[in-house]
Amino acid sequence: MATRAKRAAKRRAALTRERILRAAINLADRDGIESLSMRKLGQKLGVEAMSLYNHCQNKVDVLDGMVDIVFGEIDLPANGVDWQIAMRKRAVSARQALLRHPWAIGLMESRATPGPATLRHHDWVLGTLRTAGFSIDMAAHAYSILDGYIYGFTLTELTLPFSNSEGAAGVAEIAGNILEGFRPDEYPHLAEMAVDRAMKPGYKYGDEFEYGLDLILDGIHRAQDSV
Amino acid sequence: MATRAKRAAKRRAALTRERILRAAINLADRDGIESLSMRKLGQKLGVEAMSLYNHCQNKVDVLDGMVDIVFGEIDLPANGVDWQIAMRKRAVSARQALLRHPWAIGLMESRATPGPATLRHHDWVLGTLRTAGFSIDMAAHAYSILDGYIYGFTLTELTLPFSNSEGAAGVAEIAGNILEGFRPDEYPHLAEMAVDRAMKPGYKYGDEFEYGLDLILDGIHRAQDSV
DNA sequence: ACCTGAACACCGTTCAAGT
DNA sequence: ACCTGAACACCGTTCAAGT
Repeated sequence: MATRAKRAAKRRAALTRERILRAAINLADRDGIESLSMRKLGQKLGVEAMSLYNHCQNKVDVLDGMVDIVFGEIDLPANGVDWQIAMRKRAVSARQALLRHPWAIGLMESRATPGPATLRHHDWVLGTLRTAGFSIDMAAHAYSILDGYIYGFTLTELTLPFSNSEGAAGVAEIAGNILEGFRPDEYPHLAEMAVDRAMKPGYKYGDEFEYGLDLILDGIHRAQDSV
Repeated sequence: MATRAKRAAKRRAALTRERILRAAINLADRDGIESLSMRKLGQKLGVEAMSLYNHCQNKVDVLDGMVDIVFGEIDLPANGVDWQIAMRKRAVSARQALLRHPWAIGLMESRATPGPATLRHHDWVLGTLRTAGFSIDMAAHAYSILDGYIYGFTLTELTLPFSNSEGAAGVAEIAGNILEGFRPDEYPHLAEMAVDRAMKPGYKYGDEFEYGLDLILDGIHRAQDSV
């Protein structure tokens, strides 16, 4: 069995932190973060779980690395663009990255040490605002509102029971949820909203994102001008 | 030992779903959600872990119940108040509840079935806006922006490495984080922000919350007027 | 009706032993 | 230098047995 192990080792690429993190992201995307274990991760890479500890400190380190990769997937428009357009593009790309990796937001809450892609991202946002003439205080305000909105909206979107369903199947599912979940007279406004919007074919909660984003960008623009 | 068990059973109050959820919240507040286990929860209540399954379906059910209790802790001002004041009060109270229970936001992402307090909360928000004359579409917009901001801001606040520190100790800690974490010339705008704001004594990131909240409420007010 | 002990199929992580 | 097997101290949950 020594020969069998050797052959297996030859067949597979060398284990690296990078490969481990990629595999972990794939597993989490497919099966959910709660079912990601060091043992399954090793198995996916054709290796015993214990081998992972030669390349990552522990599971927390793996989770930190995964979050940093998600940050790295967010597009940061080239310098020189109007700040409002740049912030808008970044916000849209951030939401998409967070939807691709639904486990990421939940993980952020407990990450203590931001990785290099995370730091680069934040530095880019602040730099774009400062270059556009924002004061330090105003840049902090804008940064805090925008990031709050992006994370919070996407979190809400991911939490909705029907976020990913579309078309007829989605409508049926929504109707089912509503009728099962609560009596309409107990929550009349929720029922009204569900019937008039959520159950309309073609409705997607995600479409709300850009309305709020533009309202916020407009508010920041207004506050910035009045300084 | 039959007598010993009986005596212990007499000494403690009857096990109920309510008592289990309260104990779970206390444990999660104190030790973090990741260390909450059915075994420790049982121990805290003077009972074997298996007894919990007589009152809760499983651990997911316990987590659902915990989140619903947090929603129940958010103050909903009495009817008849100006919508802007009502939304402001609710937002402030929601942030406070989420800060009291730092594990709640991370949990929301994966909750499939909202509890009664959660439904009542959402119904109240929509009702307040509709009563104030918001169209269904505009109520949906407002609701989505506000909740996005509240969750997202608080999530960011909880993620910050120095969120809870204050005064001299806080400043020292921040300075340490900055000097260790990254070279200032690598992330110049982050460094600038840290030195000019975060390291100033008395700085609290949470103070940003109301600035953004008012900017958003103002934007909603403006959009509502222009309809 | 409620509680429990034993058991099952899992975890993350350490460490000495292998190559 | 990297990988592994065995071991330790944990998990959530089922189930038959107790009261």
